[in-house]
Amino acid sequence: MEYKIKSRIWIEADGEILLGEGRIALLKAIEETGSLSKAAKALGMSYKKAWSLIDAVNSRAKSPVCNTTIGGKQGGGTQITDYGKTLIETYESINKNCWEFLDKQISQANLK
Amino acid sequence: MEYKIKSRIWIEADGEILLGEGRIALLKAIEETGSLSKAAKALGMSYKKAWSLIDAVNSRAKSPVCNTTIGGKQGGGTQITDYGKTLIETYESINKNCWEFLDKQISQANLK
DNA sequence: AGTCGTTATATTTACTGAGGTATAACGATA
DNA sequence: TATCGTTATACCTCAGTAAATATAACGACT
Repeated sequence: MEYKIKSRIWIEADGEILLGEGRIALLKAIEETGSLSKAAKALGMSYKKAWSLIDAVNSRAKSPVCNTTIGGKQGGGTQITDYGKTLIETYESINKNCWEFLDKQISQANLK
Repeated sequence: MEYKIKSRIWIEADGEILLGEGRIALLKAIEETGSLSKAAKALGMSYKKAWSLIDAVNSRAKSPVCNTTIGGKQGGGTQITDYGKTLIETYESINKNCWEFLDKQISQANLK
């Protein structure tokens, strides 16, 4: 059995977490479903937790990450902004690059 | 205020955590003090937690990371093996490289 | 006006993880 | 054989987090 190297990356603003793996997954689920409650359900997460995560993201991001509407025929919904989509893409790109970088590093280390 | 990128890396064996930041700090403290209890005290960690961390590391590493002696004039002690020192050096080296890599990545992303 | 599904929020409950305390075993030395 | 500081382990308590529950507000549509 070989050793494997794992990583978690996150982006901070003002010393507080802006985006991590869980928040990215939530944003992507919102993007797909158009709804915070549906996204929470899809991820097996309570609505309350999902809401507080999104609230934290919006309060720390330099621009809004999503727009919400309340009421109406469908009850309302949540849409990811273009800025939010940029953040998602940036995070995922860096994350992927990081994994590849670390895999190279650990293979060079060649631990017995 | 600019966004900052942070990371945590860890090494897994058999799908379980072998070494992370906290365990590395503990191993280094043991290396300096020659004692698990002193290392725990130096890190503000309970002896029990320190012991269980070291126990997990030793049970998952391919070779022992430390040797312990019980009893004797000084009561006993814990020494880091050469293999343990190699693991510490490898982890810290990769971790440092990872930080530098990520700093480059986030500066290239240039998020507004 | 009534319905409906959503956002938004407070309150309460449950549970896991961390810490505290206690105690036994150990063995070189005096 | 008594001492001493350490390793090793069990047990109980407590806090902080996560989950469950409840409720209000909203607004397009019928």
